[in-house]
Amino acid sequence: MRDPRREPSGDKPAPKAVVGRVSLYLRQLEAFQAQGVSTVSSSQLGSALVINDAQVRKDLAFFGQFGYPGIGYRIEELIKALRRILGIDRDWPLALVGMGNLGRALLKYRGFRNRGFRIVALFDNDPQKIGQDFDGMVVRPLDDLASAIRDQSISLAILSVPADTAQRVADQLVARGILGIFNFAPMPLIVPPSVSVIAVDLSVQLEHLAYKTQAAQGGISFVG
Amino acid sequence: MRDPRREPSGDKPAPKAVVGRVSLYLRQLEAFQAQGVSTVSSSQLGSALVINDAQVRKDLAFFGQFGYPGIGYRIEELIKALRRILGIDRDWPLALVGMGNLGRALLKYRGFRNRGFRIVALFDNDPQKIGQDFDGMVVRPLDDLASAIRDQSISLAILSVPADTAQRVADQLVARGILGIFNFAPMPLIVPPSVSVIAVDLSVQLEHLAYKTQAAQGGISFVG
DNA sequence: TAGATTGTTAATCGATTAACAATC
DNA sequence: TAGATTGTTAATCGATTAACAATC
Repeated sequence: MRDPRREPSGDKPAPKAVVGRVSLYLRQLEAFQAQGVSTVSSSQLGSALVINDAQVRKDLAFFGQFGYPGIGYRIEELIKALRRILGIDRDWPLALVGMGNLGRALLKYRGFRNRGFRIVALFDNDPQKIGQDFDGMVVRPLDDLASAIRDQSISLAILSVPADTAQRVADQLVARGILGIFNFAPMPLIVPPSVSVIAVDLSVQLEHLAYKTQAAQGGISFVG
Repeated sequence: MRDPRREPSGDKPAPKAVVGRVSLYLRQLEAFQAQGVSTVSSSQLGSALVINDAQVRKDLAFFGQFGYPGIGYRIEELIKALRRILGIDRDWPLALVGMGNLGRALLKYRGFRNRGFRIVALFDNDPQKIGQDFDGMVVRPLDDLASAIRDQSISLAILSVPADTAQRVADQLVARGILGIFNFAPMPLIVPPSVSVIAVDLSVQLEHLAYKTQAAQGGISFVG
């Protein structure tokens, strides 16, 4: 009577690293599917992404039993399941807050739209920017957030404001009912536990590249 | 005779997580310095960044002995040391490869220039883009890479091309002598071990935010 | 059936935190 | 000196990998 495709119901939150890899699995599965493949083993999926096969099985098993012993994973079925698990089996309307260079670029960036993330409202507090039109959307002041969140069912915001205003703006977002913040400001945000934050710190990452590159070149020659 | 400010000479590469945090420490130290503070303890530095004090000490100790028991860390001295360790005690000229929306945004992004990363050459293979002027720089074809790398002492490249050409372009970068790649293409790059890569996968991160937000909202209601 | 591959337990590895003697 | 704080060792925690019975 056991359904081998069962997903668990009593969910602990998945470790950060697991979720990141599941996103990669999904993308790779979609690539396999586009090539007309209908089944993969954990070792095939893993080697395409340079990930250990046991890790692939363990990551997937975290969310349920999706595989068929002796066969592997049915791609179509697994894609469907992973999209649901990640919460991208539906559209996410986004607010874009901060219309500087980075904000304007993110607005045009294709990578998000492809995966169901649609920017539907623009905000900035600079009077110079308010009223300007981008992509058919008018930039509004942050005071309009509450109504936009309500009227357009927005639950996520991209935050691309300068570091010194990031926390203040985040507080406003939280107060107006935003549930998740994609933070590009080089600042750790403090938010209530009910609100999710993912931070993308480009300077930190570029500094990491400088470190690795320097280390690869015979390293830092310290005095011993 | 021991110099308590010694840095070690036989260096293992630091763990990824350590390097990321060191970048954060440096930024926080600069903020403290701007406030006129001249000394911090590991617990002051840690609490500003929500990081355990033992972790702060251990991370710093990985690179040498910088602290003064009973006193803490002298900010000016530590900033200098960390900048050197990260390899940002000098300028890094960058090539920007791929002048799509994201590439053009990164060109304008202030966060990099502030930290010594200067984009000094633009590349794209789209004939429509070649010859166009951005910020006083002309977009060149990838064939010009070798001479630019040589003439402008470029060792790092930002790669902002579509996924389907990313590996091919990366191969060219490597062949022309690039030592580090900041990869924005949603693709794991395969490069020789002498070349460093840091990947920023915006879609994966946004999917993570969707997952967390959904999970925080009573989670995914699976069938048990 | 024989071969392949899963899900999971046990073993390993690495990272974080606690505790404290040494130091200023 | 007494108080503060480091660097480091030991304890804990979590994540990755190996191994294998169960399954198709």
